[in-house]
Amino acid sequence: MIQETAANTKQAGPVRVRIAPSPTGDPHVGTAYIGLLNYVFAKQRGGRFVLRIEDTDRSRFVASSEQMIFDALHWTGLEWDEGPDVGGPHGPYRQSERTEIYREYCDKLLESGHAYRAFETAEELDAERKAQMGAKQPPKYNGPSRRYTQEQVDTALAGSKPYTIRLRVPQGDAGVGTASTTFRDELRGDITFDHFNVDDQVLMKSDGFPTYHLANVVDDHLMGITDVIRAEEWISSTPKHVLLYQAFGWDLPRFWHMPLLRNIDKSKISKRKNPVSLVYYRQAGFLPQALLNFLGLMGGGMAQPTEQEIVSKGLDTRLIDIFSLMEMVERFDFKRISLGGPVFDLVKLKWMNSEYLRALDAEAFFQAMRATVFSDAYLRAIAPLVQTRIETLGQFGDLTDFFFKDDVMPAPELFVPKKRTLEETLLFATEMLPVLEAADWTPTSIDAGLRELLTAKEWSVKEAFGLLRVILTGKTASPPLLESLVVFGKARSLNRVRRFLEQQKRFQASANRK
RNA sequence: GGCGCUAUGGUGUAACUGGUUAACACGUCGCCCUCUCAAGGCGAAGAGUUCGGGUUCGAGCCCCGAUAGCGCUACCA
Repeated sequence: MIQETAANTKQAGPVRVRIAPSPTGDPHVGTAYIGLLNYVFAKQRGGRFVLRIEDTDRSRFVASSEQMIFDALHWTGLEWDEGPDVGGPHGPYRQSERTEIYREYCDKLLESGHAYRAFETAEELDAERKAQMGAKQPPKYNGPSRRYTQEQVDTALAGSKPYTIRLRVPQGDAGVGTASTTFRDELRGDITFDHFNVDDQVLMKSDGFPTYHLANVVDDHLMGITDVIRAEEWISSTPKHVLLYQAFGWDLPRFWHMPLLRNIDKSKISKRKNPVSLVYYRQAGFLPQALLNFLGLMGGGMAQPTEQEIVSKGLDTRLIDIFSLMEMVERFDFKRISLGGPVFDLVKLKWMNSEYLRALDAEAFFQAMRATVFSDAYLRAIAPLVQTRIETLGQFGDLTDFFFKDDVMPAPELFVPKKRTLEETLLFATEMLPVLEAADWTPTSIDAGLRELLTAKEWSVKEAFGLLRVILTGKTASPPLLESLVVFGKARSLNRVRRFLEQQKRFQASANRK
């Protein structure tokens, strides 16, 4: 029986931890959550906190995303010691700049037989996967390439067939249950996966870029990461990572898998059901300290004072949940983290933010407003939209109120076009959402997407733009819609549309009940 | 479907190595304060700890088994 145990990790020197966001869109609140935990972990132990950009997926790459991640993370106050923008001794910290390194390590795996070239096409793999699922088998790679002789490989190579490189997961000779990998999760204890359920993961894609699994293991090792603190969704792929460490003959880091932030319905937090963009929280006027404080509450970790302490020290129970980043570094206990997925409760976050807002002195509060809702940049962007539309400066607010509101709640008589029903209109609004999501948030891009949709659905330009105008502004007349959307920001605009849809769904539900 | 993880009021968490009527915060409701609304003060409702067995004088904490939720199941991360 091949029992791959992964219990011994050699640890010397200060801890090193990292977060590794992907530049595939807006910076995510989950990144801030995991970032916070990593930061606190490092600070508690006098270690280093590293930021690494995992931009190995060319198809999902969004050019503007990386800078947004830097900005948003800097905004939170979670400063990193090493990263693409601040440098460090283990760079480069951008995976797209490390492709030769992965190539080199991948070759080693090829030589040692821990990996092999796979020449199957995406279509072939797809067909096989479907067949396996139909037969109620775990979908796994099982192509002929795994058993190719050197000769066959050479022939395929000579024919310059595109290929991927896959991890050769050792299968026990005696079948199911005879090969497995066990690793230790610091919060859960040992977790075992039978190799029957571990796929021959693609390590190197046919475009020459590594997958997360390879890049992450190679980088974590090369960057001296001692503790991998990441989200729970990675547990299932950890055996592959362990197998890689072992194939390279490297010591394992410790693994700490954190519970996943959840929507109200307990599913993994997602933009469809919750604002998840850090840009949104910033623009909507949440204070970073409040956000971090709230995130620090998720999953426990902060020891609550006992009843006796409350009484003896005369603590105000109302302030029990309020603590600073520094206090977290002092008191946060990773072993206390509770493993049930915490619901990201916007209501409590707002309460907490209000506590922080009230605690500001008058000047600081004023400055906070200036920095967000009334920043020069924001006003400067809005000004040209209204200059030709007002007679006195005093009318500014009449035209631009929606730029400064958290929510607008238009009535159906405003947003339903004359020749459409409420149902049709809501359906169209629903279909607008993915179109807006896909836009790169310039007037041209939004315009193109919208026009494509309205043409397909046989809506007039007037109807479609009118609808979106009312959803965004709450009014039938407004400054130019596309420019307004751009100025208001993608995160907030999308949130407004989503909230509109939710509101209407609720109205309909309650109307149906009557 | 398979594998894995998880399980305390609506939500986030407490409950020391098993020991009283399961605590705190958010939210909800009521009252007070008040020109309004917040804030603040006071109070209330809301869980018998997913369910079923077992061990024990005693189980939210230990054991077994179910169930449910979630995650993964990509040439995404």
